[in-house]
Amino acid sequence: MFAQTFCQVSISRICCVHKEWKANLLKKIDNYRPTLADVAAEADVSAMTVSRALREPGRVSEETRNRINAAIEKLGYVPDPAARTLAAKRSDIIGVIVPSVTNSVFSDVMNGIYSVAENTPYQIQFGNSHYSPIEEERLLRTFLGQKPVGLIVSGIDQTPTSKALLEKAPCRVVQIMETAPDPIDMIVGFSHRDSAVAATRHLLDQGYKKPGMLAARMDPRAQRRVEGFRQVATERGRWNEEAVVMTPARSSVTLGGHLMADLLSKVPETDAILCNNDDLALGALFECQRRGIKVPEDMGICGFNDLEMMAAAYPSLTSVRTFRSEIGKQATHMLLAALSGEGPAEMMHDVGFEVIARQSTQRRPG
Amino acid sequence: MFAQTFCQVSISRICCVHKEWKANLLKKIDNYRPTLADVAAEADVSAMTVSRALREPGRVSEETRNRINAAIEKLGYVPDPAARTLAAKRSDIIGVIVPSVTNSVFSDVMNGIYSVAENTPYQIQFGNSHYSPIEEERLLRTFLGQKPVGLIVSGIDQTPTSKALLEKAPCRVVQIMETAPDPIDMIVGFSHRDSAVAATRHLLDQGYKKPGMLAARMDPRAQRRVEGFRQVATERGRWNEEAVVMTPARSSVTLGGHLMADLLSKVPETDAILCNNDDLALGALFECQRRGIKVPEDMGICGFNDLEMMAAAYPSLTSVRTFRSEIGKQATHMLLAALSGEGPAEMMHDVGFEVIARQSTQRRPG
DNA sequence: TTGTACGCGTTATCAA
DNA sequence: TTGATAACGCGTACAA
Repeated sequence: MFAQTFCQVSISRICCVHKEWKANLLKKIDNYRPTLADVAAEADVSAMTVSRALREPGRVSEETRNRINAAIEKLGYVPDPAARTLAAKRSDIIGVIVPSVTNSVFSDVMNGIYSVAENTPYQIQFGNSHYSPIEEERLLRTFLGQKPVGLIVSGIDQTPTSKALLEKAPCRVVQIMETAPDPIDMIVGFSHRDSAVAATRHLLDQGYKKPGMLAARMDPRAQRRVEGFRQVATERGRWNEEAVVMTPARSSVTLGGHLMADLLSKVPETDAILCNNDDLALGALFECQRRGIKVPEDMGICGFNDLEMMAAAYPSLTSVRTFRSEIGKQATHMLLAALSGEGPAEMMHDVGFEVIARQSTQRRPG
Repeated sequence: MFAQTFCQVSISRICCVHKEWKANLLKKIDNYRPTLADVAAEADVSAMTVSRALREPGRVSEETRNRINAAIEKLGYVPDPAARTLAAKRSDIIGVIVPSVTNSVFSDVMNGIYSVAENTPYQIQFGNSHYSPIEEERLLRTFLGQKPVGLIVSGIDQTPTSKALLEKAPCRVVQIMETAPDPIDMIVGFSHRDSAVAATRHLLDQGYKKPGMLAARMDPRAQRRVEGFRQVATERGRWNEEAVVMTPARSSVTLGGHLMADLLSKVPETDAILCNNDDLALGALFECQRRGIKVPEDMGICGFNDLEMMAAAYPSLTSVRTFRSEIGKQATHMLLAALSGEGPAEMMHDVGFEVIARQSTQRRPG
């Protein structure tokens, strides 16, 4: 059933490569890097003027600036970030802490951050907290040691120590992914509770009577979404604790199928589910197909995040669209604005969300 | 059809936050960081000894070492990486260049890299080349400016300039994702051509007669996979140029549906497809369901990478499993081994692949 | 507009 | 085993 293939790497090849590498090492020794002083000598000015030409071109006469640029070009000068950081007492690093790098939600956020930071003199440095506040605290200390110009951290549930570190950090801080009345400095995100509220209302408005919820990776945001579901279900008299299936396990399509099966065994009359994310929703859909349960007639399915695949599925899947890339972009823009001195236009930004209704919750023929 | 909700942020709230922030700024001023000298004074030794105690504990007597550690603890000393880098003339940064941070293939690789680098003194710095060799070259220069201890770059198709930079770089280099007879230094990956060969053979062995291929984001690796498909199809007399639908566009589930539709309009008799990745395969499956084409009876589908969802789909989807996380881990291990001086056991490592046969290519019952 | 003196916090070298 | 001294390459403060 399985076919496996490996390429053979011959021993002789390895030896050969090794010999070549030694030769390379010798070449690497003449790796002299020109310094500011070298450029200065070449351009016949002082090192200070070169430094200025680089950072405040306006304060250097055009003629000398041209000479300097020519010298830089000729020597192939590249500034030494370490020396700069040491002298200036602050680096051009923007530290970013996310709970996961594989979760596509955060990939999108990271992408957004990169896209606006890319054309600035700032460097992005990522840290992966693995959803652990303790890890986050450790990362924070590491980052702080690098004298960053700014910090972007995920969520609002930092440990007290982390909060304290962030509050007295000598740099600007942006919290992302959520909204909160009391941000440490700046914040951009949306209300997870409200978005679940809107999604649950959508399900009930479509005529489903026995809604359930599937949730995994119960981080603070997932919990707030469950809260939103509970609120609406309770308000409308549709609350059934049994119909909420949660697990701290990592979310996945496979898990979505398992949770769906779980739910059906506990509450067979369930006719709609709100999933904590799109992977679970897709898994639930497959499980329904496997069991011959018709979607959306017998089971309404709503996901969360609106990943690209949701629109392409058959039936297409309803989801709550979140603006992940936008969060990353906005956070970085706010930070840059704050750094530029003009101060950001706002300290808090809500990027909102949208319930995107598709076939999977279209109970009433439309 | 759509519901949209925004949270209101009151103006008064903003002002309030702004005032608080000013107060914080004042606090931030007393942000004194103890230095080596401070620790030295506290422990009543010289700065040099403290520095040694940190990096080569064995060369400091146990008694002084204890005094020093106590002082470090008491003062909350954190080494300054910039100063260290400047003095040592090399940083503890490992630069990593990937073509995309949202593509889950590279997320997995990044995760693997992190997982082994996390407990070392080295810092991972990512760069996103956006599949552009020019961007890659630019990133390379930036990284090189940081005097990294090691570089991990994706693929083997660097520009000549990039290759030259890497060859004379004063640090170790690991190329990842592919195999090649002439790596710059070290390399870990697998043969994309061979993996496509194995997958295509699987399709034909299952009894499919008119195989086609769907491919997007035609990067060098995608092209090599198409090559593998062509080779086997030709060998077995099943080659039809029309049946290969390619596009340089970014891959997605939606695109998979479109490409499938394209293929069916060009070559309606197609009875199996090899997809360049799993997103395309999933989209193709949905497209078949939409059209009432039975999988695997009327259409065999094989994806590439074996993302988690493939096993959970209905019908479950055949795919070529690739060891992405493993590539990241191995690359980092090789680098660490090389840095530790003992030299890596091997300069090239092939992580292989596996064709995971599932329902979607099970033409013959059994 | 340009330059001088000095310090940033650490490590390498050599000596004790 | 420990310490003194001199870099490392650049930016700040001030002066010219």
